[in-house]
Amino acid sequence: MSSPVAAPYVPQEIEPKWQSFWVAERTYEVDNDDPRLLAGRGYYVLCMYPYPSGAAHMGHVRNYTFGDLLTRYRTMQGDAVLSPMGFDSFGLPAENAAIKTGVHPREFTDARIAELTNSLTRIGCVYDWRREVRSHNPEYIRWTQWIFLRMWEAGLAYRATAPVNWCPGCQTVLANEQVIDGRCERSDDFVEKRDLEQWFFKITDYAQQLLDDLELVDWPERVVIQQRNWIGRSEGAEFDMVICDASGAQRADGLSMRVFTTRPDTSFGMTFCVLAPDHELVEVITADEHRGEVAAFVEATRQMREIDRLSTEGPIDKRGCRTGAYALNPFTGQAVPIFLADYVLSTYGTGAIMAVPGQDQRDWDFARAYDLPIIRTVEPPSEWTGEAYTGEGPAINSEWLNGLDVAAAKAAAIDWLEAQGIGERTVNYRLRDWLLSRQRFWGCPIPILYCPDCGLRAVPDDELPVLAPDDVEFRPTGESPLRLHEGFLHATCPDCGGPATRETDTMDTFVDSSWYYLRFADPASDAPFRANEVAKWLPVDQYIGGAEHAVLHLMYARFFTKALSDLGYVPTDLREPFRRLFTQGLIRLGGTRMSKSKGNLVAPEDIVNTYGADTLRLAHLATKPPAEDVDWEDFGLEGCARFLARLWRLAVPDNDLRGGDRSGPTTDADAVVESGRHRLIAEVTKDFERWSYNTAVAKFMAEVNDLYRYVQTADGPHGATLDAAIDSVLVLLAPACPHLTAELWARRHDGEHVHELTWPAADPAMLVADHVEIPVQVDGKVKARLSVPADADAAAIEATALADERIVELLGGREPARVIVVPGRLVNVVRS
RNA sequence: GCCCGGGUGGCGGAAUGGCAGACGCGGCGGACUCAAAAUCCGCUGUCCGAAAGGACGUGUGGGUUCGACUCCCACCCCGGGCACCA
Repeated sequence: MSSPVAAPYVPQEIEPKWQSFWVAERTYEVDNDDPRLLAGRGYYVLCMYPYPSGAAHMGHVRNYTFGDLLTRYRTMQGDAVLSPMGFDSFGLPAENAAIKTGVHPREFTDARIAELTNSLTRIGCVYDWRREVRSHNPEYIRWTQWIFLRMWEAGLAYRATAPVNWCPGCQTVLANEQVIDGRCERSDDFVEKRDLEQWFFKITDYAQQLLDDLELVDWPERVVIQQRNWIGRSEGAEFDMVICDASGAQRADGLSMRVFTTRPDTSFGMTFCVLAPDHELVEVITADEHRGEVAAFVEATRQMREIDRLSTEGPIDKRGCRTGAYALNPFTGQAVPIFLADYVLSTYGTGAIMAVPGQDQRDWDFARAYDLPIIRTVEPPSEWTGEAYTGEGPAINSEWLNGLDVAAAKAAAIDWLEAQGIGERTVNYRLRDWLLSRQRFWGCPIPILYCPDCGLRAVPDDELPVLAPDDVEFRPTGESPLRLHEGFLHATCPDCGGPATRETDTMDTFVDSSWYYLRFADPASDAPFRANEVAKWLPVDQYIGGAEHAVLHLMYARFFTKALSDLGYVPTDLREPFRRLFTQGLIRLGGTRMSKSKGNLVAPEDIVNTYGADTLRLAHLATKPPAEDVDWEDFGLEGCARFLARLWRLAVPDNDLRGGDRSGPTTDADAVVESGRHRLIAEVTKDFERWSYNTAVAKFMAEVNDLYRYVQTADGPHGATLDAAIDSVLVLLAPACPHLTAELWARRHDGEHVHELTWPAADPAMLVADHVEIPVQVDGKVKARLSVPADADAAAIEATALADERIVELLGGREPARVIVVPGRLVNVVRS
């Protein structure tokens, strides 16, 4: 007699079948009038939309595995789950490829999108593809431009000059990435800083809200802190200082300069002032005998490469320059010299500072280099051996501030400045306005016209989108081909009908990604989105992406949401776009980050072809907590493949593990299996909720190990008990390994679909055993074990423990000093 | 320099005040096989011991507690982020 030959597990055969099924059956499409959504059971899962660079890499697989698991899990929980996908399809690589190969960026990009879409499907990820967006599609461009114009009308977009990287050889602006060690990556010329007209978004208007509203989101602490630091709020005071000569004599024009400080309490210790080299007063105040020196210093700073300017190394005496002018310290009436220094930035505060070397290490170093006096105004602790002291302490050498602590002295100093009418309390932010214009082709054109008579004019809404022409020549200059395209450049002024020229700059791709999550909620309308439809889904319930976007993308998207909310295009109470954020760890190989440029990629497709998508997905879940970085070398691929094959052999109909099933009444051993099944339901659910996928996988493996032992017991398994256990494993595993579970469920249940089932609930009664085994410690070390009724009280447990043979022996007839009983947990007998 | 993570067997990790090392990898042994692979079963922190058992053990040093990987203080090391922001 031969045992039946069960079908072997061949993922390559079953996976494509189910992938087609989910698309054909529209399993994961969801409408905005879905009854579950209208009943308050909507759930918006969003993975950061990818830049389409070709087939998926391991980082994508990790990201989208988490997203897909959540989509399928929440759906089984009964939610209407919005799970959209799109492509951040503008950007430099496509343009560089065009320059290199002549292939149009659109053609190149669409081909990469097809590859990426294909790999997403191949790893079993499901989306509502009807809602797909691509940044470079004309409809999307249209609405990006529309939003830009609304921002412009609201005064939130403006033009201003800003320093940019200029290559004199190529006669063009370079992106920061194209500047290598201060030289142009193409021509090798030294790159200069040039002031050019650029477009900005006024994100600084929202600095305080962007800071405050971090309270409203459930994000990783680390990301919140990074956002906070980036906004960089600092409180202090600004005040005016009268310019004078060395003797303290005021100038005829009565000129003064304004400084910003966070430490007005230390003003009595001010022994010099510093201006940024590009401060507007430099030219005016410089004394004649210092003009040559100052001009040379200003020019040198201008030419200095960013990397040097930001370096704290190098001799400090080369980093400053005397102006020969002085300023009156209003607190003391003393004249202090004014210096220039490259470390003072014109873009922060007032571009001018008072220097207090006693309380600031930079000022201390500078004072030492230029032989300037140092006066301490905060008493350091007696054991203090350092230089500048920035800590707490009573004010000294400060006349009427003496004895006050730092906070009180600050307040008193500011009150005094305000009373004198020369200054006031101020708040400064490190956050700068967002420079959004790029001198690039493959981006969203900025829909603005320049009319010689009417000035800046918006392209009328009914002429949107402004699309870049296809017949452009991609030159290896780094300059946008749009500027050289006569047909694009020349247009008609909408106001006077005269000739106008088009803006040829395009938008930063972060603009596209600042509103795509809104479009997903309402993708097909004759507006970018409608507030009432947005209100149904937003804020995103769970946003998933890489930690590298912790600052820029999230900050910009938050800004857009707030601005669009204020402008009435999204609901007024939608102040934050992403309620919960999860940032996944990086994937490394042999300790270094996987990247194309390092050539150390592991292609997911190869793994899928050999092991199957379910094994790869499971390995991503099993290896480590999802937030942590993970090395490909540590992936337990073999273990996961073995586990799935083991599960298949156990669950597939007509398998040769089964045969001697019992039926009829159940035994104690069966009850253990049944309660194990309920425990698995409870624990996996809990682990899924807290994103502890690695421990969930461990519990699946332990359960299958238990069931193997159960199948092989001498009496044989109770058939119904075993099948219930196997079914529970399949249902619980369905979000993680969708293909294998779908296939096995269909085979076991007459073509039913596991993903359409309701998520199971554990029976609480099945989770409590009637007896529990608890350890008995003596002086904190486990010496015995007791089996006691689960509901036994402390006194009963103590009595049982003290009667235990081994405990009696260890006590040697003495009374224990103390007995700690934690019912259901343990007993600790303390001897001394 | 500042901020944030993290240090647990041969390896990835589990345990968030209560049995340290779940689960996986690797290793060892057994079953099946002519044999091997695959598969199935078992063992596997270190040291002492034939065993029973004992001692030690979560980066280091202290502390709190009946009890600490877990909480507190100080320090060392690794990873990441920001970095002249007045």
